[in-house]
Amino acid sequence: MTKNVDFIDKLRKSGLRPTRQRLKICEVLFDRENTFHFTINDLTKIISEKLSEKISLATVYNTVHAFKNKGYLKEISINSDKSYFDTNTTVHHHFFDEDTNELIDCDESDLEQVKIKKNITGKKINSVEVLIKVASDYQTQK
Amino acid sequence: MTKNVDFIDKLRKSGLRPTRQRLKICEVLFDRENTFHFTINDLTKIISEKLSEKISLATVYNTVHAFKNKGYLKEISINSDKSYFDTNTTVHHHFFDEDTNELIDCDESDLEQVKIKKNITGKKINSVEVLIKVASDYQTQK
DNA sequence: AAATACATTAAAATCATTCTAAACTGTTGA
DNA sequence: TCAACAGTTTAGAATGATTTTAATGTATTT
Repeated sequence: MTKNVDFIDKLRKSGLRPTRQRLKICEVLFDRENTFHFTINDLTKIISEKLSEKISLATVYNTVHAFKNKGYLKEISINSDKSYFDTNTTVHHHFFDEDTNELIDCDESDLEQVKIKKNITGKKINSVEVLIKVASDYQTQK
Repeated sequence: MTKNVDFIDKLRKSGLRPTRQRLKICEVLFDRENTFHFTINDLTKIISEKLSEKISLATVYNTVHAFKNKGYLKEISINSDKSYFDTNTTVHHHFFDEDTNELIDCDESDLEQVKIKKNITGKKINSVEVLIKVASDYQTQK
């Protein structure tokens, strides 16, 4: 289990004071074995249901954005009405299951490395994201 | 210049009757040399400013979605408060300029082909999209 | 412990998008 | 041609994610 001390450290490094609410958010986000993909709504639901804790939406938004800006969370480029975040901040790509609206990490063996041969002049590359949209075989293509 | 007949054809094939409003939308979308990247807001602005035509937002949304469903427009996966569309419906990828919020088509020479080695069992791949986020060299990374 | 700066909160505001229901128009078939 | 129908347009309301506000509360510093 990740220690409380680590959460406090993560919060401080993100420029945030370690408050009760933020520590709860950390617990949900970072105290887990595997990558966690979520929307703000998912996160808020988990906090209220599993932790029986009531945290205001504004606080959840603020904290998640601070972590994103610091690089402790990654925001996934998927066009949707909601924003998706990922606790896996390494360079990696995603499958998006259009049947379930679920994101799944690609691992290295799924995809050959993406090679960019030419970039826009005067710009630097901030990120390269591959999104593979999949759906059940029998479904009509969107 | 693309002919009106073509627009009528596109509309009919999308299951839409060719009305004055929809033909105006076609004019803005398809009567051009190069790829056009836009948000609904961009499109509506062009229609009202350049064509001095007032088309209700609902109509713009309906028509754009019908074209998207038919495959005459592509929706780009970029996480943003707005949806981006592209008149280039071939398989291709994008740069996204974070300074200007502008999408730029990659051409073949920019990027090596993306090879997917393993897919999710029981699913078929609907699309593969690469998004390369760029920004001015001197800017802080988001 | 007081003073300060930062946090939390509920509620309001914002903004893209979708829905609604009434008025309008293209299409079809007699 | 014209009535009747089906599909359209529209303004405005509704929705839903996200952001802002401003009042109250809490961590931090001295």
